[in-house]
Amino acid sequence: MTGNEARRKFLDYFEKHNHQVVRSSSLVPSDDPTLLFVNAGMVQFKRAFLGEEKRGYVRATTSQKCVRAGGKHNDLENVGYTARHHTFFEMLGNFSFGDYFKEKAIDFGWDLLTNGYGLPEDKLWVSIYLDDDEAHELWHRNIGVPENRIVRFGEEDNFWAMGDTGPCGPCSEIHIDRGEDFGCGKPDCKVGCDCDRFLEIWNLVFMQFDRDGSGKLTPLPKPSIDTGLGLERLISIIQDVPTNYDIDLIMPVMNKVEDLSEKRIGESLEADVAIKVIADHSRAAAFLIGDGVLPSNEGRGYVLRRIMRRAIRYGRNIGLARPFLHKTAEVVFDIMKPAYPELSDSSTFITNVIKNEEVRFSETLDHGLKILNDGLADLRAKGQTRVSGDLIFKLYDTFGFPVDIIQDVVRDEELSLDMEGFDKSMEEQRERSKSIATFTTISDAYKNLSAAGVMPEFVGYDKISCKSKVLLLVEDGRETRSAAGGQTVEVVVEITPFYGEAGGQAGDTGKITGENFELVVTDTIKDPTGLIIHKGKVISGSIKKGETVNLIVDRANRDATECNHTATHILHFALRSILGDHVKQAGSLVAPDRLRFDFTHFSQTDPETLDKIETLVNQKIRENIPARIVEMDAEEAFKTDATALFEEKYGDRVRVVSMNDFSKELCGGTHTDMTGNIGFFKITGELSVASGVRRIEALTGAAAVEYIQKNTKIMHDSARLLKESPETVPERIKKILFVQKSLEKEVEQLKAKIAMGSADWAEEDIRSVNDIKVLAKKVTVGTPAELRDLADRFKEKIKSGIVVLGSSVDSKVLLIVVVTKDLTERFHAGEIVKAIASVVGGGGGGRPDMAQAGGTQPENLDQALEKVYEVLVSIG
RNA sequence: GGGGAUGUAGCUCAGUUGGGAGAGCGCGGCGUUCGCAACGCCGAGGUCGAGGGUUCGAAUCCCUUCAUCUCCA
Repeated sequence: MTGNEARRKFLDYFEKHNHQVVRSSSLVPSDDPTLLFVNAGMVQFKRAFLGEEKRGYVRATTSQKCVRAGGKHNDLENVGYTARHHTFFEMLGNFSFGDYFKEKAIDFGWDLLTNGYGLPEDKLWVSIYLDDDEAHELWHRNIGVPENRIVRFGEEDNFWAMGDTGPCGPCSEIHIDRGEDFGCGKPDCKVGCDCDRFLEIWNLVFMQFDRDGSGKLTPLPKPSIDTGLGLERLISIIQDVPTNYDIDLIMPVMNKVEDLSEKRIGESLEADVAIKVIADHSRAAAFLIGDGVLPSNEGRGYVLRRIMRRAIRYGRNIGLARPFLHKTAEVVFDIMKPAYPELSDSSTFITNVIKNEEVRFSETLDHGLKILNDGLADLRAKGQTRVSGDLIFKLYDTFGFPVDIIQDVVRDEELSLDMEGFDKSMEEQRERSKSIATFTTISDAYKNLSAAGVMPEFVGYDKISCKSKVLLLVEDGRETRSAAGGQTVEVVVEITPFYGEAGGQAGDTGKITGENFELVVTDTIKDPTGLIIHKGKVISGSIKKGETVNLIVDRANRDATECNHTATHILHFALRSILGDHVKQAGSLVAPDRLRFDFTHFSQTDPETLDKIETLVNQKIRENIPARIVEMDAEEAFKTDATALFEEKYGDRVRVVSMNDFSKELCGGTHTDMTGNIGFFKITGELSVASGVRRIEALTGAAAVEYIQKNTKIMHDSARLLKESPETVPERIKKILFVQKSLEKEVEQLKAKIAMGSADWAEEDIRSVNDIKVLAKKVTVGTPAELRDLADRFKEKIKSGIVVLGSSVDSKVLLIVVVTKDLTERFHAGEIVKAIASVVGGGGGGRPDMAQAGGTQPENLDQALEKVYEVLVSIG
């Protein structure tokens, strides 16, 4: 049985038993900021288990993409050294939301493993939680597992909890005994041993309690089931291979590494580790990038970067110096195509991202190597042989230079590394960065509502006003019964025409009125469970919970937003057709007054190409194409080639917006019905938002026309000032700039000449102090730079001596003292200038041969210059 | 979320207690040469990331902010 078949068999089995087959969610959790990556099958059902969200089914099954790297579950450092650790893996699971419980879950599990996958019954073991006698009964009596193959484990192994509080319960695991050959050989080797003989295959979680803050367990009214079966592990058993890496979903990637490196598996421990690391990390990188994560210096992107760099580092160990990771990732696309076709659809993009990162990393290495060598040269100069922990830490912490490469470099030299010092610095770093995780908590007022299964209906696709009943009023996060004039409140109603901000489209504005109140809605938002919340201010009367009200959306705003939204879809199409298929939406903002579209692309788009894109969009607008919207099952929609977004979480029913055959996107937003309504589309900007992501800003309709008018006016005004026609303005400006430049130069030269002139006048001003020629003179200059030039002229003239110049500019004083080189031993210009600057209320300083100062009392300038001689006498 | 580092010419980077914005490579011109490489001479190119402050004076000190790199969580 192939790996792909094994996955299929699991889903088919549960589908046959009335489970809804749900698509794997994105690796990026859509509504859980506490979680870096999806790391278990139940993540996408979390809110369903907590009772915060109602789904259209009570049984589900998935094959979920998971990543464990970074955060609490971090397997990164183990990968390569063990048989079963991965950063990326797939988790099979079946789920019951208050439907079936222990008995059925156990039946399903046993039946599928023995009859479905044909695993030998007599090799299967079962573990249960200490006091879970119910599970014991079910396994022993119903299934017939002999008592000596049922073991009881404590809280650590067989009790599961989502967090410190909330749903939790005992769990039960099915293990397989692979025989003594796989064992550690210790006499006490049994289920639960760390070795590879007894493998835990399937974990069945019986969610039956709610744990409160004090640790007290209360039985849940409707217990649930959450199970997890690691796909790679299952396949390794079915295919009877020693490790997860030997299965047909991973082996081909390792073979590719062998080809590229010309090293074989089994050749050496070093090669084995490297090959496994690269294979695993290729899978993780391919899937993460496929789900829209890009290498970056923070958050998820940073974890991805670390995974990729780890692979590159191990590649170097087996002689892979040139970029290779994008080649091994390509193998992943092919293997995974049956289950994840979207991966090979984005293959160009993914390989591009990887290649880019490979180049970047080599730059980081070069830079670090340079600093390391500088540090080592310094060390040698001092005759030391120990590289300080500080330097190692600085290289690692600040420049990202891997410690093992430092060891490589130092190995050949007679040097040692202070690793203790390094560890100490690392520990300090960890202490420093301890911080409190931020939780986004939904106010309890809302939680109760969605937990009760109340879900306001959005009717705004067809109409912009309706009557409805007020379900909830919230003020400052607390539920209230009524709100009067002047108060800002949040309102939830049964049905609403107001669109709550989602999918980049801004929330609606408008009015809510009742018999004796009026409320202005300034924004409408959607909370993670889908609750539509109107935010607004009561401007007269008072609104009460339970009363029937009129909801009216601001028409003009909504129309403008719809045009912008439809234009966004057309823009998406235009970008793909002109820039290429690698373009993927990476975010968007659709407001009434503007639109913004972020997409994956590597280079800046030149103005000519932007014009082409703009032209294509406008062409589609003029064709006046109807925007058709069809509602259908999500699964059905995914089967068509409709564009779905990375991070978006879709419900079971989705809307598909299409325009002719050129655009088809899953979209919950509102759209204008004919593209002609958009009128006109104008790109106003193109910029970078992150590496590999560009942003286009644009306007439509009236806003676009206004923009053009404003710019045309600016251009005409400029042309009028220049007395040129708009076409010749750039040429004219070029000429003006050229003339300007040459004039500036001429001024420079003339000034120099004038300065030369005043230098001529200097002879009789020279006095002698202790046989040193001294020139102290008041001059007229505009800037400190001119003063310096002038002083240089005098210096040349005087050959040997001291020049002091002063000038008053804008009610301030400028002073300069120049000492010719032969006298700097005796006189320091800085000291002289300091002494005389005090007379004009300032300070100064500089080098021994040249110093400048300033002051705020021009009236004392003459006095200051007079003081020079005095000062020189005292020094000399 | 918490640290560290960097931002100066097209590129790679210097710039030392605040006091003349520099080098190398690249680019343009001229010279040498049959021509090229090499060399010599001359030259263009800078809002010193942005904004504020301190100061007579800020690339340099302080604050804010943006971007990039990097470590930790």
